[in-house]
Amino acid sequence: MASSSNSNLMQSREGVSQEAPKESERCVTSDVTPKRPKWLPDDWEMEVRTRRSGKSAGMKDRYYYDPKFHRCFRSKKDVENFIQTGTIRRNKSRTKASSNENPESESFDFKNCPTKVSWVLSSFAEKSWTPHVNNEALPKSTWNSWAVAMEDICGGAYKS
DNA sequence: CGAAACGGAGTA
DNA sequence: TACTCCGTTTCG
Repeated sequence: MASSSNSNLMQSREGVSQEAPKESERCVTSDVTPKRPKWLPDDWEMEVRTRRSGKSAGMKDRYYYDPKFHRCFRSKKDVENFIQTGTIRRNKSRTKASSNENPESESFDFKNCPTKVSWVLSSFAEKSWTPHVNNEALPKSTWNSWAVAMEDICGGAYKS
């Protein structure tokens, strides 16, 4: 097992004619994923894919999957973004601008919901309060989703 | 349509 | 310099 990948190193040296096999080269070498970032939640899964084809062959791409919904994320930022704001960063629909959407509707992370928050008056003039957890300000999206979740839980009992 | 991958740019 | 993230594209 685990024979080092030593096969077909360079095929076309001068590369002129002879295009490599047209077969789908989009194959990636399965990596054993020996590395595991500590910033990654214990429940999360990480997958490291090594690019097999193209110019950037050999480049490593990290993919993450959340334990609950098994959604696919491409980067640390994406993961943290999901954990924190709960917003999924999926490509809308290519270069076509969508009319409207509700990304914050179904993105309440119950697991990461803080049990205690401190509301700090961030802007006295505007009377805007911002919830803080562990001395960390929470993004509006986060607690904005609380209302959505609350509404969902209370079954409409919660109203603005 | 969705997922996967390549490519490139930006940043540490 | 190297690594990471994001956008775009292609394949299934």
